[in-house]
Amino acid sequence: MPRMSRAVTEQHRRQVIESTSRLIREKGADRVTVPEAMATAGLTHGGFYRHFASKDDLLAQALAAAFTERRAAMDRITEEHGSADASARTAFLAMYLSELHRDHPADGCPAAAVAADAAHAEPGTPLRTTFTAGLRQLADGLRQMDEPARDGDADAALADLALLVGTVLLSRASDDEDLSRAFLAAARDRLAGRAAPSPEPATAPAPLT
Amino acid sequence: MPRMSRAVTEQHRRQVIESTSRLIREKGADRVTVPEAMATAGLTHGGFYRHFASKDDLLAQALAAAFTERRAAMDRITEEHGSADASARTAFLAMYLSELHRDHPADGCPAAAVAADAAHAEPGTPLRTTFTAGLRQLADGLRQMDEPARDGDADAALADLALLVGTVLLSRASDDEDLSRAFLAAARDRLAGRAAPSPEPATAPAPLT
DNA sequence: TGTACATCAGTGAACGCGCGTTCACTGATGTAC
DNA sequence: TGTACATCAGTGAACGCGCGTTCACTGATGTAC
Repeated sequence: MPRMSRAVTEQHRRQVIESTSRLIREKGADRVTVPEAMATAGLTHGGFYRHFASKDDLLAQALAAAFTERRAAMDRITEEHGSADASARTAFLAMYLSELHRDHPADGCPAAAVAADAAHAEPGTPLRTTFTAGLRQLADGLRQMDEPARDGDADAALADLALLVGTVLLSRASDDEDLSRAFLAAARDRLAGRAAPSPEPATAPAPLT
Repeated sequence: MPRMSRAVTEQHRRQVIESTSRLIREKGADRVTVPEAMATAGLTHGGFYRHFASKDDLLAQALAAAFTERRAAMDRITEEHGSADASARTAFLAMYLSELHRDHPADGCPAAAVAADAAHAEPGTPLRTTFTAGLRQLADGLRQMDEPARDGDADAALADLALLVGTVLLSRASDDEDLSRAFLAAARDRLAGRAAPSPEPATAPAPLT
């Protein structure tokens, strides 16, 4: 295959980023290989460096894309439910803590999927700074949905985010369906506050995308 | 070096497991290499398979050791403070959500450090089943410390554990000291309940070990 | 609009590297008598 | 207690493999005139 048109080339670049954005959420950032990422656009690995400066460069771009996509989805929920409407938060939490989200990391939250990779990346690394910026995007999205100020909570949105991420991670790591579901249920009940416990809905909520 | 005595051999085996237990918490389970693990006992990689069936075998044993060690530390706290004493829980939470714990993963909780690896391991894998058993150990340890039954919480200990793990993970991944500290502070305040907010103590609490 | 040519997207082979695992070998340890 | 020998813990070289990255090459695309 010789030279491609600029339009096609650009399409390839976007395709590789988008696929990698899913791959890093499914397998973790450093389990993704260059040949694998290129293959998702029907390309061989040889042409990789015409698109990206390095593998790290691609990973960072893919991670940024994942966070941007998720934040946009959060904003969509907020808009649909009206700003400062508690139902937006409820809908978001139900989705995040669903079995659907647990079972489809590739379509899910990058904070849960890439946290360990970011923690192991050196400070100042593209992956790590991108992750940090992404965390802020998600925390801001949560604040939009939040009830106006809770007592004694330094930053309720950060605690919510940590609970969400920890719950999805542990429910994915549990090699026992009952324990896995128990993590999701416990977080749902915790975040529902003093209101009645909310069981997993019979019909799973629609994915964010 | 020719054959070693049985006592020395056994000491080597234990040394490798113990060092690997720290390595997997510091770097993640699959960033640890066989030569690296053997080198911690002053050995070369060639003799590895006289001690372990495979790399996965070692990783699972090292993970089990990490969980056992942590659970023992939790029991020690419970005993020191007396059973069903709220101060045991407070002491444990302060330690878990400290900057000391965040900054020393090798001495820290394997649930936070290895969750991503366990989530990516195939069901039934030694690493994954060991991780699941470890989660149960920690959750039981938390229940020991817990106040007697909270309302509307399916399993308060599981929600607590998820919040702890998520918080430490995100505070480790944050490439910004302020944000990192904010995660720890938010979780501390959340778990302190409706009581007064508890700032990071000036003197960091002693490590569990 | 047509022609001549430089550009460059993609290919496939190659590189150096580190990995998990295997294996022939060594010689002190452990055991049988 | 002493001797003869089998056992086996550890060594270091080797294996096949897949990785990230480089590079010479191809030929349609894009551009200058």
